Amino acid sequence: MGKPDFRLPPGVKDILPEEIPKWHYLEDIIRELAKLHRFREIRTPIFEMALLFQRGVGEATDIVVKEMYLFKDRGGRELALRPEGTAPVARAYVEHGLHTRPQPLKLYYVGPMFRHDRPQMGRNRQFHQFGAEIFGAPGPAADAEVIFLLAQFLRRAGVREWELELNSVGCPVCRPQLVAALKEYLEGRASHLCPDCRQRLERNPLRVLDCKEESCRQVVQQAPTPLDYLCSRCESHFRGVQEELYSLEVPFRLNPRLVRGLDYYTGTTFEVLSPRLGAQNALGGGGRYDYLVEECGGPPTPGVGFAVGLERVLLALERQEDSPLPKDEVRWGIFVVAADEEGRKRQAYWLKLLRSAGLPADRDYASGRGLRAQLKQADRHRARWALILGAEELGRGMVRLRDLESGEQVDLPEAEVIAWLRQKETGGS
RNA sequence: GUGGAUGUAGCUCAACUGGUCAGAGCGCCAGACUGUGGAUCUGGAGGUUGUGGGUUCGAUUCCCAUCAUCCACCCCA
Repeated sequence: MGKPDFRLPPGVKDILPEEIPKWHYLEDIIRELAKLHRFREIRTPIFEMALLFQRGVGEATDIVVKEMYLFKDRGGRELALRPEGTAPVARAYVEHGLHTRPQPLKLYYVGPMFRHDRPQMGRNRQFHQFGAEIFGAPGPAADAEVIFLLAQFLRRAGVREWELELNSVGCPVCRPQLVAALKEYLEGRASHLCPDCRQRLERNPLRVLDCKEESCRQVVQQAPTPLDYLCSRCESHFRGVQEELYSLEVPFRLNPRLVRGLDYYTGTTFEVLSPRLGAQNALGGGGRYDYLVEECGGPPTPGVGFAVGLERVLLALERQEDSPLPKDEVRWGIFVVAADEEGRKRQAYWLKLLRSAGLPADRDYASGRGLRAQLKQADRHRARWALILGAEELGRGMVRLRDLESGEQVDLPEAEVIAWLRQKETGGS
Protein backbone atom coordinates (compact mmCIF):
# COMPACT_ATOMS: atom_id res chain seq x y z
CA MET A 1 0.00 0.00 0.00
CA GLY A 2 1.40 3.26 -0.19
CA LYS A 3 3.38 5.94 -1.80
CA PRO A 4 3.91 5.59 -5.50
CA ASP A 5 1.04 3.74 -7.04
CA PHE A 6 2.59 0.56 -8.35
CA ARG A 7 -0.49 -1.48 -7.72
CA LEU A 8 -1.91 -3.63 -10.45
CA PRO A 9 -4.15 -1.93 -12.95
CA PRO A 10 -7.83 -2.85 -12.59
CA GLY A 11 -9.06 -6.22 -13.69
CA VAL A 12 -5.79 -8.15 -13.73
CA LYS A 13 -4.55 -10.61 -11.16
CA ASP A 14 -1.41 -12.29 -9.94
CA ILE A 15 -1.55 -16.04 -9.77
CA LEU A 16 0.34 -16.91 -6.60
CA PRO A 17 2.30 -20.14 -6.07
CA GLU A 18 -0.42 -21.85 -4.06
CA GLU A 19 -2.88 -21.42 -6.92
CA ILE A 20 -0.57 -22.80 -9.55
CA PRO A 21 -1.50 -26.45 -8.95
CA LYS A 22 -5.06 -25.65 -10.02
CA TRP A 23 -3.83 -24.23 -13.28
CA HIS A 24 -1.56 -27.18 -13.91
CA TYR A 25 -4.51 -29.43 -13.22
CA LEU A 26 -6.51 -27.82 -16.03
CA GLU A 27 -3.56 -27.46 -18.36
CA ASP A 28 -2.65 -31.13 -18.00
CA ILE A 29 -6.20 -32.15 -18.85
CA ILE A 30 -6.19 -29.84 -21.85
CA ARG A 31 -2.99 -31.28 -23.27
CA GLU A 32 -4.04 -34.83 -22.70
CA LEU A 33 -7.50 -34.40 -24.21
CA ALA A 34 -6.31 -32.38 -27.16
CA LYS A 35 -3.84 -35.10 -27.97
CA LEU A 36 -6.47 -37.80 -27.54
CA HIS A 37 -8.72 -36.02 -30.02
CA ARG A 38 -5.77 -35.33 -32.29
CA PHE A 39 -5.65 -31.55 -32.07
CA ARG A 40 -2.24 -29.89 -32.31
CA GLU A 41 -1.25 -26.84 -30.32
CA ILE A 42 -0.59 -23.46 -31.87
CA ARG A 43 0.76 -20.41 -30.10
CA THR A 44 0.19 -17.00 -31.57
CA PRO A 45 1.41 -13.64 -30.22
CA ILE A 46 -0.66 -11.84 -27.63
CA PHE A 47 -0.84 -8.78 -29.83
CA GLU A 48 -1.74 -8.41 -33.46
CA MET A 49 -2.50 -5.66 -35.93
CA ALA A 50 -5.69 -4.06 -34.65
CA LEU A 51 -7.18 -4.41 -38.11
CA LEU A 52 -7.29 -8.19 -37.76
CA PHE A 53 -9.89 -7.94 -35.04
CA GLN A 54 -11.70 -4.96 -36.52
CA ARG A 55 -12.25 -6.90 -39.71
CA GLY A 56 -12.37 -10.41 -38.36
CA VAL A 57 -14.46 -9.99 -35.24
CA GLY A 58 -16.50 -7.15 -36.67
CA GLU A 59 -16.36 -3.36 -36.63
CA ALA A 60 -19.63 -3.04 -34.79
CA THR A 61 -19.10 -5.63 -32.07
CA ASP A 62 -18.73 -4.57 -28.47
CA ILE A 63 -15.37 -6.26 -28.34
CA VAL A 64 -13.98 -4.06 -31.07
CA VAL A 65 -15.89 -0.89 -30.31
CA LYS A 66 -15.21 -0.61 -26.62
CA GLU A 67 -13.19 -3.46 -25.23
CA MET A 68 -9.91 -3.64 -27.13
CA TYR A 69 -6.58 -2.62 -25.69
CA LEU A 70 -5.22 -0.51 -28.52
CA PHE A 71 -1.75 0.93 -28.80
CA LYS A 72 0.77 2.10 -31.33
CA ASP A 73 4.27 0.72 -31.57
CA ARG A 74 7.25 2.90 -32.36
CA GLY A 75 6.73 2.36 -36.03
CA GLY A 76 3.26 3.86 -35.79
CA ARG A 77 1.50 0.53 -36.32
CA GLU A 78 -1.95 0.18 -34.78
CA LEU A 79 -1.81 -2.87 -32.57
CA ALA A 80 -4.24 -4.58 -30.23
CA LEU A 81 -3.89 -7.01 -27.37
CA ARG A 82 -5.86 -10.01 -28.57
CA PRO A 83 -9.43 -10.03 -27.26
CA GLU A 84 -10.06 -13.54 -28.53
CA GLY A 85 -8.21 -16.42 -30.10
CA THR A 86 -9.99 -17.44 -33.28
CA ALA A 87 -9.03 -14.53 -35.53
CA PRO A 88 -5.31 -14.89 -34.73
CA VAL A 89 -5.39 -18.59 -35.48
CA ALA A 90 -7.19 -17.92 -38.75
CA ARG A 91 -4.55 -15.30 -39.53
CA ALA A 92 -1.75 -17.76 -38.83
CA TYR A 93 -3.54 -20.35 -40.97
CA VAL A 94 -3.47 -17.98 -43.91
CA GLU A 95 -0.06 -16.48 -43.27
CA HIS A 96 1.74 -19.81 -43.16
CA GLY A 97 -0.22 -21.48 -45.92
CA LEU A 98 -1.61 -24.07 -43.57
CA HIS A 99 -4.33 -24.76 -46.13
CA THR A 100 -1.68 -26.62 -48.10
CA ARG A 101 -1.38 -29.20 -45.34
CA PRO A 102 -3.67 -32.20 -45.15
CA GLN A 103 -7.16 -30.97 -44.30
CA PRO A 104 -8.97 -30.69 -42.08
CA LEU A 105 -6.50 -29.04 -39.73
CA LYS A 106 -7.28 -29.34 -36.05
CA LEU A 107 -5.63 -26.80 -33.75
CA TYR A 108 -5.92 -25.74 -30.14
CA TYR A 109 -4.53 -22.95 -28.01
CA VAL A 110 -4.31 -21.90 -24.39
CA GLY A 111 -3.43 -18.43 -23.28
CA PRO A 112 -4.35 -14.99 -22.04
CA MET A 113 -6.90 -12.74 -23.73
CA PHE A 114 -7.54 -9.08 -23.00
CA ARG A 115 -10.77 -7.14 -22.88
CA HIS A 116 -11.26 -3.72 -21.33
CA ASP A 117 -14.53 -4.53 -19.60
CA ARG A 118 -15.65 -3.47 -16.17
CA PRO A 119 -14.36 -6.21 -13.86
CA GLN A 120 -16.78 -8.24 -11.80
CA MET A 121 -17.26 -11.79 -10.64
CA GLY A 122 -15.95 -14.07 -13.35
CA ARG A 123 -14.82 -11.21 -15.54
CA ASN A 124 -11.29 -9.88 -15.68
CA ARG A 125 -9.46 -7.74 -18.17
CA GLN A 126 -6.88 -10.41 -18.63
CA PHE A 127 -8.31 -13.91 -18.62
CA HIS A 128 -7.32 -17.26 -20.04
CA GLN A 129 -8.98 -19.34 -22.66
CA PHE A 130 -8.60 -22.83 -23.99
CA GLY A 131 -9.87 -22.93 -27.54
CA ALA A 132 -9.95 -25.36 -30.43
CA GLU A 133 -10.55 -24.87 -34.13
CA ILE A 134 -11.09 -27.13 -37.12
CA PHE A 135 -10.33 -25.69 -40.54
CA GLY A 136 -11.40 -27.21 -43.84
CA ALA A 137 -14.21 -29.44 -42.61
CA PRO A 138 -17.59 -28.20 -43.85
CA GLY A 139 -19.72 -31.05 -42.51
CA PRO A 140 -21.71 -31.23 -39.28
CA ALA A 141 -19.38 -33.85 -37.83
CA ALA A 142 -16.77 -31.14 -37.35
CA ASP A 143 -19.17 -28.96 -35.41
CA ALA A 144 -19.98 -31.93 -33.23
CA GLU A 145 -16.30 -32.71 -32.79
CA VAL A 146 -15.39 -29.36 -31.25
CA ILE A 147 -18.48 -29.41 -29.06
CA PHE A 148 -17.56 -32.90 -27.95
CA LEU A 149 -14.05 -31.81 -27.03
CA LEU A 150 -15.49 -28.95 -25.01
CA ALA A 151 -17.88 -31.29 -23.24
CA GLN A 152 -15.13 -33.80 -22.54
CA PHE A 153 -12.97 -31.07 -21.11
CA LEU A 154 -15.67 -29.99 -18.70
CA ARG A 155 -16.42 -33.55 -17.71
CA ARG A 156 -12.79 -34.47 -17.23
CA ALA A 157 -12.13 -31.31 -15.24
CA GLY A 158 -14.96 -32.35 -12.97
CA VAL A 159 -17.51 -29.64 -13.70
CA ARG A 160 -20.74 -31.12 -12.45
CA GLU A 161 -23.38 -28.78 -13.73
CA TRP A 162 -23.41 -27.21 -17.17
CA GLU A 163 -25.84 -26.77 -19.99
CA LEU A 164 -25.14 -26.60 -23.67
CA GLU A 165 -27.33 -24.26 -25.66
CA LEU A 166 -27.38 -24.72 -29.39
CA ASN A 167 -28.55 -22.57 -32.26
CA SER A 168 -27.94 -21.81 -35.88
CA VAL A 169 -27.75 -18.24 -37.06
CA GLY A 170 -27.91 -19.04 -40.75
CA CYS A 171 -25.67 -18.29 -43.66
CA PRO A 172 -25.41 -15.46 -46.21
CA VAL A 173 -28.23 -17.12 -48.13
CA CYS A 174 -30.81 -17.26 -45.39
CA ARG A 175 -29.74 -14.63 -42.91
CA PRO A 176 -30.78 -11.61 -44.99
CA GLN A 177 -34.33 -12.91 -45.13
CA LEU A 178 -34.35 -13.49 -41.41
CA VAL A 179 -32.98 -10.05 -40.70
CA ALA A 180 -35.54 -8.47 -42.97
CA ALA A 181 -38.40 -10.37 -41.36
CA LEU A 182 -37.14 -9.66 -37.88
CA LYS A 183 -36.72 -6.01 -38.63
CA GLU A 184 -40.19 -5.72 -39.97
CA TYR A 185 -41.60 -7.51 -36.96
CA LEU A 186 -39.67 -5.40 -34.47
CA GLU A 187 -40.21 -2.07 -36.16
CA GLY A 188 -43.90 -2.55 -35.68
CA ARG A 189 -43.34 -2.86 -31.97
CA ALA A 190 -40.42 -0.54 -31.45
CA SER A 191 -42.27 1.41 -28.81
CA HIS A 192 -42.14 -1.62 -26.53
CA LEU A 193 -38.38 -2.04 -26.87
CA CYS A 194 -35.71 -0.69 -24.53
CA PRO A 195 -33.56 2.19 -25.82
CA ASP A 196 -30.64 -0.16 -26.39
CA CYS A 197 -32.72 -2.42 -28.53
CA ARG A 198 -34.02 0.45 -30.61
CA GLN A 199 -30.38 1.07 -31.47
CA ARG A 200 -29.79 -2.59 -32.14
CA LEU A 201 -32.72 -2.59 -34.52
CA GLU A 202 -30.57 -0.60 -36.92
CA ARG A 203 -27.18 -2.15 -36.37
CA ASN A 204 -27.85 -5.78 -35.59
CA PRO A 205 -31.47 -6.76 -35.09
CA LEU A 206 -30.47 -10.28 -34.08
CA ARG A 207 -29.13 -8.97 -30.82
CA VAL A 208 -32.60 -7.91 -29.76
CA LEU A 209 -33.42 -11.59 -29.52
CA ASP A 210 -31.37 -12.18 -26.42
CA CYS A 211 -31.98 -8.89 -24.61
CA LYS A 212 -32.70 -9.51 -20.96
CA GLU A 213 -35.03 -6.53 -20.55
CA GLU A 214 -38.44 -7.87 -19.62
CA SER A 215 -40.35 -5.73 -22.10
CA CYS A 216 -38.06 -6.81 -24.92
CA ARG A 217 -38.41 -10.44 -23.97
CA GLN A 218 -42.15 -10.13 -24.24
CA VAL A 219 -41.90 -8.66 -27.69
CA VAL A 220 -39.39 -11.26 -28.79
CA GLN A 221 -41.49 -14.20 -27.64
CA GLN A 222 -43.35 -14.30 -30.91
CA ALA A 223 -40.62 -12.88 -33.11
CA PRO A 224 -39.17 -14.85 -35.99
CA THR A 225 -35.93 -16.61 -35.04
CA PRO A 226 -33.05 -17.88 -37.15
CA LEU A 227 -34.38 -21.41 -36.95
CA ASP A 228 -37.58 -20.33 -38.70
CA TYR A 229 -35.63 -19.03 -41.65
CA LEU A 230 -32.82 -21.52 -42.24
CA CYS A 231 -32.25 -22.38 -45.87
CA SER A 232 -32.29 -26.05 -46.76
CA ARG A 233 -28.49 -26.33 -46.56
CA CYS A 234 -28.35 -24.78 -43.11
CA GLU A 235 -31.36 -26.74 -42.04
CA SER A 236 -29.86 -30.10 -42.93
CA HIS A 237 -26.47 -29.14 -41.58
CA PHE A 238 -27.99 -28.15 -38.29
CA ARG A 239 -29.98 -31.36 -38.14
CA GLY A 240 -26.77 -33.24 -38.78
CA VAL A 241 -25.04 -31.53 -35.87
CA GLN A 242 -27.84 -32.53 -33.57
CA GLU A 243 -27.74 -36.12 -34.72
CA GLU A 244 -24.01 -36.29 -34.13
CA LEU A 245 -24.42 -34.84 -30.67
CA TYR A 246 -26.98 -37.49 -29.86
CA SER A 247 -24.55 -40.16 -30.99
CA LEU A 248 -21.75 -38.62 -28.95
CA GLU A 249 -24.07 -38.38 -25.98
CA VAL A 250 -23.66 -34.69 -25.49
CA PRO A 251 -26.92 -33.30 -24.11
CA PHE A 252 -28.01 -29.91 -25.43
CA ARG A 253 -30.95 -27.59 -25.53
CA LEU A 254 -32.04 -25.63 -28.55
CA ASN A 255 -32.15 -21.92 -27.91
CA PRO A 256 -33.36 -20.16 -31.04
CA ARG A 257 -32.67 -16.81 -29.39
CA LEU A 258 -29.02 -17.51 -28.65
CA VAL A 259 -27.00 -14.81 -30.39
CA ARG A 260 -23.28 -14.42 -30.04
CA GLY A 261 -21.31 -11.22 -29.93
CA LEU A 262 -18.85 -11.90 -32.70
CA ASP A 263 -19.74 -11.19 -36.30
CA TYR A 264 -17.90 -14.04 -37.91
CA TYR A 265 -20.30 -16.79 -36.90
CA THR A 266 -22.35 -18.54 -39.55
CA GLY A 267 -24.58 -21.52 -39.01
CA THR A 268 -24.05 -23.37 -35.76
CA THR A 269 -23.50 -21.36 -32.59
CA PHE A 270 -23.43 -22.60 -29.03
CA GLU A 271 -22.77 -21.58 -25.49
CA VAL A 272 -22.11 -23.55 -22.30
CA LEU A 273 -23.68 -22.11 -19.17
CA SER A 274 -23.02 -22.83 -15.51
CA PRO A 275 -25.56 -22.21 -12.74
CA ARG A 276 -22.80 -21.53 -10.20
CA LEU A 277 -21.18 -18.51 -11.73
CA GLY A 278 -23.37 -15.52 -10.92
CA ALA A 279 -24.09 -12.99 -13.61
CA GLN A 280 -21.26 -14.02 -15.91
CA ASN A 281 -22.57 -17.49 -16.41
CA ALA A 282 -20.97 -18.56 -19.69
CA LEU A 283 -18.19 -21.08 -19.31
CA GLY A 284 -17.53 -21.15 -23.01
CA GLY A 285 -18.97 -20.81 -26.43
CA GLY A 286 -18.28 -21.03 -30.09
CA GLY A 287 -19.64 -21.81 -33.49
CA ARG A 288 -19.01 -22.07 -37.17
CA TYR A 289 -17.23 -19.35 -39.13
CA ASP A 290 -17.13 -20.30 -42.79
CA TYR A 291 -15.99 -16.93 -44.12
CA LEU A 292 -13.37 -15.86 -41.60
CA VAL A 293 -10.39 -17.37 -43.37
CA GLU A 294 -11.41 -15.67 -46.59
CA GLU A 295 -11.84 -12.43 -44.68
CA CYS A 296 -8.25 -12.85 -43.52
CA GLY A 297 -7.07 -13.12 -47.11
CA GLY A 298 -7.00 -16.89 -47.45
CA PRO A 299 -8.82 -19.27 -49.75
CA PRO A 300 -12.47 -20.04 -48.95
CA THR A 301 -12.15 -22.36 -45.99
CA PRO A 302 -14.83 -23.43 -43.55
CA GLY A 303 -14.05 -23.35 -39.86
CA VAL A 304 -15.60 -24.20 -36.55
CA GLY A 305 -14.36 -23.88 -32.99
CA PHE A 306 -14.92 -23.01 -29.36
CA ALA A 307 -13.28 -21.17 -26.51
CA VAL A 308 -13.73 -21.81 -22.83
CA GLY A 309 -12.77 -19.47 -20.00
CA LEU A 310 -10.38 -21.12 -17.57
CA GLU A 311 -10.98 -18.71 -14.68
CA ARG A 312 -14.66 -19.46 -14.95
CA VAL A 313 -14.09 -23.18 -14.97
CA LEU A 314 -11.96 -22.81 -11.85
CA LEU A 315 -14.62 -20.66 -10.26
CA ALA A 316 -17.31 -23.22 -10.98
CA LEU A 317 -15.12 -25.98 -9.57
CA GLU A 318 -14.29 -24.03 -6.45
CA ARG A 319 -17.96 -23.54 -5.78
CA GLN A 320 -18.80 -27.22 -6.00
CA GLU A 321 -19.18 -29.32 -2.89
CA ASP A 322 -16.76 -31.94 -4.15
CA SER A 323 -14.13 -29.85 -5.84
CA PRO A 324 -11.60 -32.01 -7.66
CA LEU A 325 -9.06 -29.20 -7.59
CA PRO A 326 -5.73 -30.18 -6.06
CA LYS A 327 -4.99 -28.82 -2.62
CA ASP A 328 -1.73 -27.10 -1.94
CA GLU A 329 -1.16 -28.93 1.33
CA VAL A 330 0.99 -31.78 0.17
CA ARG A 331 4.44 -32.21 1.59
CA TRP A 332 7.10 -32.99 -0.95
CA GLY A 333 10.83 -33.20 -1.28
CA ILE A 334 13.74 -33.82 1.00
CA PHE A 335 15.36 -31.38 3.40
CA VAL A 336 19.03 -32.13 3.93
CA VAL A 337 19.86 -31.41 7.53
CA ALA A 338 23.26 -31.34 9.24
CA ALA A 339 23.36 -32.41 12.86
CA ASP A 340 26.92 -31.32 13.43
CA GLU A 341 30.16 -30.26 11.79
CA GLU A 342 30.68 -33.71 10.32
CA GLY A 343 27.26 -33.59 8.71
CA ARG A 344 27.75 -30.09 7.43
CA LYS A 345 30.70 -31.30 5.34
CA ARG A 346 28.46 -33.82 3.57
CA GLN A 347 25.45 -31.56 3.09
CA ALA A 348 26.32 -30.26 -0.36
CA TYR A 349 27.26 -33.72 -1.54
CA TRP A 350 23.87 -35.13 -0.60
CA LEU A 351 22.00 -32.21 -2.00
CA LYS A 352 23.58 -32.75 -5.38
CA LEU A 353 23.23 -36.51 -5.20
CA LEU A 354 19.53 -36.38 -4.50
CA ARG A 355 18.84 -33.89 -7.23
CA SER A 356 20.89 -35.87 -9.73
CA ALA A 357 18.67 -38.82 -8.91
CA GLY A 358 15.60 -36.72 -9.70
CA LEU A 359 14.58 -36.30 -6.08
CA PRO A 360 13.56 -32.77 -5.07
CA ALA A 361 15.94 -31.57 -2.37
CA ASP A 362 16.47 -28.46 -0.31
CA ARG A 363 18.36 -27.28 2.78
CA ASP A 364 18.53 -24.57 5.35
CA TYR A 365 20.82 -21.84 4.06
CA ALA A 366 21.53 -20.13 7.35
CA SER A 367 24.96 -21.13 8.55
CA GLY A 368 25.52 -23.27 11.58
CA ARG A 369 22.01 -23.47 12.94
CA GLY A 370 21.17 -26.28 15.30
CA LEU A 371 19.41 -29.46 14.34
CA ARG A 372 16.20 -28.32 15.94
CA ALA A 373 16.13 -25.08 14.02
CA GLN A 374 16.82 -26.86 10.75
CA LEU A 375 14.03 -29.34 11.30
CA LYS A 376 11.77 -26.46 12.05
CA GLN A 377 12.67 -24.98 8.69
CA ALA A 378 12.08 -28.31 7.01
CA ASP A 379 8.65 -28.54 8.57
CA ARG A 380 7.56 -25.03 7.77
CA HIS A 381 8.69 -25.40 4.20
CA ARG A 382 6.46 -28.44 3.94
CA ALA A 383 9.21 -30.92 3.13
CA ARG A 384 8.22 -34.58 3.20
CA TRP A 385 11.50 -36.01 4.46
CA ALA A 386 14.41 -34.82 6.50
CA LEU A 387 17.72 -36.43 5.62
CA ILE A 388 19.81 -36.09 8.76
CA LEU A 389 23.58 -36.17 8.47
CA GLY A 390 25.60 -36.51 11.64
CA ALA A 391 28.87 -37.97 12.85
CA GLU A 392 27.01 -40.66 14.74
CA GLU A 393 25.43 -42.16 11.60
CA LEU A 394 28.12 -41.26 9.12
CA GLY A 395 30.66 -43.10 11.22
CA ARG A 396 28.69 -46.29 10.54
CA GLY A 397 28.19 -45.45 6.86
CA MET A 398 24.57 -44.56 7.50
CA VAL A 399 22.24 -41.56 7.29
CA ARG A 400 18.96 -41.00 9.09
CA LEU A 401 15.68 -40.35 7.26
CA ARG A 402 12.85 -38.77 9.15
CA ASP A 403 9.28 -38.78 7.90
CA LEU A 404 8.04 -35.30 8.66
CA GLU A 405 4.44 -36.39 8.42
CA SER A 406 4.46 -39.30 10.84
CA GLY A 407 7.61 -38.56 12.79
CA GLU A 408 8.99 -42.02 12.13
CA GLN A 409 12.61 -42.37 11.24
CA VAL A 410 15.01 -45.00 9.99
CA ASP A 411 18.74 -45.30 9.55
CA LEU A 412 19.83 -46.47 6.12
CA PRO A 413 23.19 -47.32 4.57
CA GLU A 414 24.23 -44.41 2.41
CA ALA A 415 24.12 -46.49 -0.74
CA GLU A 416 20.49 -47.46 -0.25
CA VAL A 417 18.97 -44.06 0.38
CA ILE A 418 18.15 -43.18 -3.20
CA ALA A 419 16.46 -46.46 -3.98
CA TRP A 420 14.53 -46.34 -0.72
CA LEU A 421 13.22 -42.84 -1.35
CA ARG A 422 12.31 -43.62 -4.93
CA GLN A 423 10.39 -46.62 -3.81
CA LYS A 424 8.53 -44.54 -1.24
CA GLU A 425 7.74 -41.96 -3.86
CA THR A 426 6.20 -44.37 -6.34
CA GLY A 427 4.89 -46.95 -3.94
CA GLY A 428 2.05 -44.71 -2.83
CA SER A 429 2.58 -42.17 -0.08
C1' G B 1 -19.56 3.59 -19.88
C1' U B 2 -23.73 3.37 -15.57
C1' G B 3 -25.38 2.08 -10.50
C1' G B 4 -24.81 0.20 -5.39
C1' A B 5 -21.66 -1.50 -1.33
C1' U B 6 -16.91 -1.42 0.80
C1' G B 7 -11.57 0.43 1.98
C1' U B 8 -7.63 -0.07 9.64
C1' A B 9 -0.60 -4.09 9.87
C1' G B 10 1.01 -9.82 4.85
C1' C B 11 -4.15 -12.24 6.35
C1' U B 12 -8.88 -12.08 9.50
C1' C B 13 -10.76 -8.33 12.34
C1' A B 14 -11.29 -4.65 16.99
C1' A B 15 -11.41 0.60 18.68
C1' C B 16 -19.38 2.92 22.77
C1' U B 17 -22.94 7.89 19.94
C1' G B 18 -15.78 12.03 17.08
C1' G B 19 -11.58 12.65 22.75
C1' U B 20 -4.42 7.73 25.30
C1' C B 21 -7.54 4.70 19.22
C1' A B 22 -3.59 2.99 16.57
C1' G B 23 -4.81 -2.74 18.95
C1' A B 24 -5.54 -8.43 18.96
C1' G B 25 -5.15 -13.24 16.72
C1' C B 26 -2.72 -15.68 12.79
C1' G B 27 1.56 -15.21 9.80
C1' C B 28 6.68 -13.50 9.33
C1' C B 29 11.87 -12.71 11.56
C1' A B 30 15.29 -13.80 15.75
C1' G B 31 16.10 -16.71 20.07
C1' A B 32 15.28 -20.46 24.30
C1' C B 33 13.99 -25.55 25.29
C1' U B 34 21.79 -27.16 24.49
C1' G B 35 21.25 -34.52 18.08
C1' U B 36 15.27 -33.97 16.36
C1' G B 37 10.03 -30.36 13.55
C1' G B 38 4.55 -29.41 13.87
C1' A B 39 3.66 -27.65 21.32
C1' U B 40 5.17 -23.76 24.67
C1' C B 41 7.78 -19.33 26.07
C1' U B 42 10.63 -14.61 25.06
C1' G B 43 11.82 -10.68 21.94
C1' G B 44 11.33 -8.09 17.11
C1' A B 45 9.95 -5.97 12.42
C1' G B 46 5.48 -4.13 10.07
C1' G B 47 0.14 0.74 9.59
C1' U B 48 1.18 8.91 8.64
C1' U B 49 -6.22 3.98 9.56
C1' G B 50 -6.49 3.84 0.39
C1' U B 51 -5.29 9.11 -1.12
C1' G B 52 -6.34 14.51 -1.04
C1' G B 53 -9.18 18.22 0.93
C1' G B 54 -12.98 20.11 4.52
C1' U B 55 -15.86 20.56 9.40
C1' U B 56 -13.91 20.57 14.59
C1' C B 57 -10.16 22.47 20.21
C1' G B 58 -9.59 17.28 18.42
C1' A B 59 -11.29 12.35 13.31
C1' U B 60 -10.08 5.70 11.93
C1' U B 61 -14.94 7.40 13.51
C1' C B 62 -18.78 13.36 10.14
C1' C B 63 -18.78 15.80 4.85
C1' C B 64 -16.75 16.23 -0.30
C1' A B 65 -13.56 14.54 -4.01
C1' U B 66 -10.40 10.90 -5.94
C1' C B 67 -8.40 5.99 -6.43
C1' A B 68 -9.07 0.84 -5.69
C1' U B 69 -11.94 -3.55 -4.63
C1' C B 70 -16.52 -6.26 -4.79
C1' C B 71 -21.42 -6.99 -6.79
C1' A B 72 -24.93 -5.70 -10.55
C1' C B 73 -26.20 -3.35 -15.54
C1' C B 74 -24.01 -3.89 -20.37
C1' C B 75 -21.40 -7.68 -22.83
C1' C B 76 -19.29 -12.06 -22.82
C1' A B 77 -14.97 -16.27 -21.36
